[in-house]
Amino acid sequence: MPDTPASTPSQGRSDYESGVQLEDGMELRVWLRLLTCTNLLDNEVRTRLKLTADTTLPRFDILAQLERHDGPMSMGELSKRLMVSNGNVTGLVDRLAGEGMVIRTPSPDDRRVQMVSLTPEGSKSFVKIAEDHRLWVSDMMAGLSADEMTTLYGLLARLKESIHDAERKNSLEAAE
Amino acid sequence: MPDTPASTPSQGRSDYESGVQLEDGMELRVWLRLLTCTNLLDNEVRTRLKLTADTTLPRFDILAQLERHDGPMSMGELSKRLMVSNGNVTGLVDRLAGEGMVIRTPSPDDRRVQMVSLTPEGSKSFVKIAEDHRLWVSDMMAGLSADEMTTLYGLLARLKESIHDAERKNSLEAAE
DNA sequence: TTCAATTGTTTTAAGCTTAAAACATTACGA
DNA sequence: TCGTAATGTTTTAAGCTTAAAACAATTGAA
Repeated sequence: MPDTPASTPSQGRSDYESGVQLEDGMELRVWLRLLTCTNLLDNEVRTRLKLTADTTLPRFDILAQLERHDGPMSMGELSKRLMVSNGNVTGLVDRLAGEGMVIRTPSPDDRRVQMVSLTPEGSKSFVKIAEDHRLWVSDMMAGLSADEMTTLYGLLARLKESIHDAERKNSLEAAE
Repeated sequence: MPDTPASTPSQGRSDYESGVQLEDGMELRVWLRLLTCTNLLDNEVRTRLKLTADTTLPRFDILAQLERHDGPMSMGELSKRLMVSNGNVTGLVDRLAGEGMVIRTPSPDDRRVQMVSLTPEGSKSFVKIAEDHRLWVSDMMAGLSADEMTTLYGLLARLKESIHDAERKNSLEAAE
């Protein structure tokens, strides 16, 4: 319940709008509300994931990646696809391997490389969780009409572009 | 760049939409795009915060809270307002105190409570950062028209409601 | 061929986060 | 008053995250 829009709690509970001030600009308000929605959804998904499957989002993401990739994948590729650091993947795969969800095998081609693959159990587990996940999200968005969803989807695309533009502009400034 | 919408990387880099599948429902698509936008903004803010002020969002949130509250605030109240755990606040305040941004003093009324207040330096620092933060956000949303912002703001309100409804329904089910 | 640069992975140090345990103190009812 | 319940804070254990250092192995150029 951060009281100032200047603030944007990282992992906090949910509603960052409580402290919006009269004088605050529309941008900050939209940002805070965006954050609120994302966190509500995110927290809900994490909670349910913990409750129904005793797992976490990062671990689930590894499974998702492996499930869709046909055959084993290297640590490095996993890291690239998930866009997280190598060290991060090392730890997550360690835990998943400990749970019997994945298995690590050295690559025959390159002795530096570790290949990771789903165990049958990991695959089974993933399929179930993915289905649940889809239901949860649909559930939480059930209040919006098809039209509203489409409009929202479009506006978010616009926002995404706007952010990318700002980043581009910013990095140009920094480069000179 | 999780490849499956079933996945929703926690802290990952930015674009979770790369793996959207043809068969995926609108809900998942909206969710992934929402996540993409939030993370783009969030990452950008964190990066700039680090670069320009060598600080973090959680620490900044503490300062924001204290700045707006007139006079010292207890650890517990800080924790309640930020909606994070007590232990979390303990650590953050430790670090801020180490940097000379805040000061901890025992309450005269209750020997269990620790009061936290901004130092002049902390206050000065906060004001500057808050201003920057506002500019960054405005910047990144500059591509949307006033109308678009208003519509987006409204749709996010609808989404927020929808999520709350789903949670309510869910906890009712769980309660029986 | 040899050795320096590159590439793939793990380790380390540090920060954020939580839940639960441990402590300290206050409140309150018998 | 005494002792238990409640409250406020810190500590602990565990997980996620990163950047940077350390290792290991491969590549490629002289």
